[in-house]
Amino acid sequence: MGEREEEPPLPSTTSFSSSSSSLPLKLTASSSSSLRPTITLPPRTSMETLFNGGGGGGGGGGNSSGSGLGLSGLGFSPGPMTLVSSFFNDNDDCKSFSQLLAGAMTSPAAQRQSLPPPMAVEDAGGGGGGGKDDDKSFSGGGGEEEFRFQQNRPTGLAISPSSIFTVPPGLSPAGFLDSPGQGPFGMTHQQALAQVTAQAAQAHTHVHIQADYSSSVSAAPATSLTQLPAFTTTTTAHQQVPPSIPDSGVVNQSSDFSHFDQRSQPSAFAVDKPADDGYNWRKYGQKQVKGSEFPRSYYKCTFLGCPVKKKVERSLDGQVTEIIYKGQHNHQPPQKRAKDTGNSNQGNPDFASQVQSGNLNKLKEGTGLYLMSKKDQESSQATPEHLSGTSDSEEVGDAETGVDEKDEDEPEAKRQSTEVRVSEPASSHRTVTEPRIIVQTTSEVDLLDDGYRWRKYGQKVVKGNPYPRSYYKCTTVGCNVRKHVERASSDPKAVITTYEGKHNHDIPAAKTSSHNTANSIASQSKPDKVLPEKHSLINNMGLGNNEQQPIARLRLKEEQIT
DNA sequence: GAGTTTTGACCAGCA
DNA sequence: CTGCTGGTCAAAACT
Repeated sequence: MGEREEEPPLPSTTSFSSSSSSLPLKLTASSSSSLRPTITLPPRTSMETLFNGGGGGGGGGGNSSGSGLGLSGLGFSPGPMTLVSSFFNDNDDCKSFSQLLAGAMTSPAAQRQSLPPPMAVEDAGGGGGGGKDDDKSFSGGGGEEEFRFQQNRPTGLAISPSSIFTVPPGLSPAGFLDSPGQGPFGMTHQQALAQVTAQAAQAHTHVHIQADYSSSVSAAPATSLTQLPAFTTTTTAHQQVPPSIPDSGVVNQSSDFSHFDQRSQPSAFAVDKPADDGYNWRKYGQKQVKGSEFPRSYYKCTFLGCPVKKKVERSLDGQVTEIIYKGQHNHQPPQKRAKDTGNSNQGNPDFASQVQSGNLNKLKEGTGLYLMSKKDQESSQATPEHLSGTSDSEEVGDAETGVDEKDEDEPEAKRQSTEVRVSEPASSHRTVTEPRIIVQTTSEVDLLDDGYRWRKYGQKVVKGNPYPRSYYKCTTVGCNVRKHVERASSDPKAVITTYEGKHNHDIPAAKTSSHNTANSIASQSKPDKVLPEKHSLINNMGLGNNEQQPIARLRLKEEQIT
């Protein structure tokens, strides 16, 4: 399967302790092109990635670096089958990942129990798995990397609800939701991210995703809780999201990490394959770059005549620290054939294919990413506003959740080059900038009852979506958690909620268990397959709301709007 | 057998 | 011109 490959891998390990801000991945997309719509992707937590993770890595045909998204893409990183199998019930021993997935889809609860914990998203696509993986592991087969990645993952990965999800004009959330074949809500965070990434690449935009990790992050022991950085991506506008985004909802994953071997395997995660971004990549070189402690791998799009290249830097433990896309795809992402059964639910052929392919890889990066484009900063084009379609240049800078200092420092020439960069500095400290609020609006209770009290502080109309995007802040004094709620253009009931930051307090008494609430809400919405799982996962992990929560979590769900 | 990965070597740009 | 660095090539090995 190699088709969908890379996505920006999530940091394999992160510490929970770190606040969302600490680990945010910044994804900035800037393109030389005049249009620089910024797409902010919701940060993905490793958890998410796990959930959404690659589809099956199986993919990649063989070795194609990016292509195989096996299960890992789905978030189940199917590492070595053996291990994976262990996670599953013995009874399920022979089940393919797809089967498992199908089962999960059918019965989320069951899935939770049987499915392995969400894996980190390594390149799902990466094909890493390549054919072998498929054989050995799930049908989708993530590569071993993924598997390893999982092992590295702290059991306690909490998925915190903090993430920023900004969709560029071309990639409006609505688009994701509306993607053909999928229900409006079929797309998961990872999926969205993956698409964004791919799109960015296509648009030959320059996307820079960087994850700010506390120093501890990279070294986070398996046992430590993992904090997922918020993930945001900015990409140039005109890119359109491929209609088929894998429905991560399907990916529901069991939250029970206990199944995983907590033993830390630092190096396990290492994978050269780029995250699955929907394209097939061939590695043509690797080099130790000065100034970087990690080797840089060079990939070319295998599509005949496609000039797109990407550079991927991975830490010793396999975590992707940076992904830089260069060039624009002159073709559509390879369609993966839906493999395995199970995914029928997706209804979206692409979805299945992507899932399997591991399209979600980027998402698997898991780490929350704050997406911002430096270029954007420099040029308002890339700003979120563009995404929203607004013309305010002001928002541009602020909109960026994080600023990549490096990028800023980069020579103009480089910055203008069309490339997408996704980086997750394992050890670098970056300051995450809060997104700027554009429109002040009346306060109101959050539409989504997640147990916390929210005050609406902003609203914005995103291009391509008749419904405004709303911004909420936790009303608790001293709590900086924010969340963005966006309705799908196609269906007002569909809502994408992204969280940023972590609550430093308990859920208000009035509203007990946010998770429960959320779950209930989720349950109400059929489309939202993922959310419930995530919550459950969190619960299982024992992460309290107060616990440090992963920075970014994307929720695609159908909201009951009264 | 085809495609991908690995890896040392080569080349070009820059200071 | 030299040295450094990043990017690419290409043969061998691997899947």
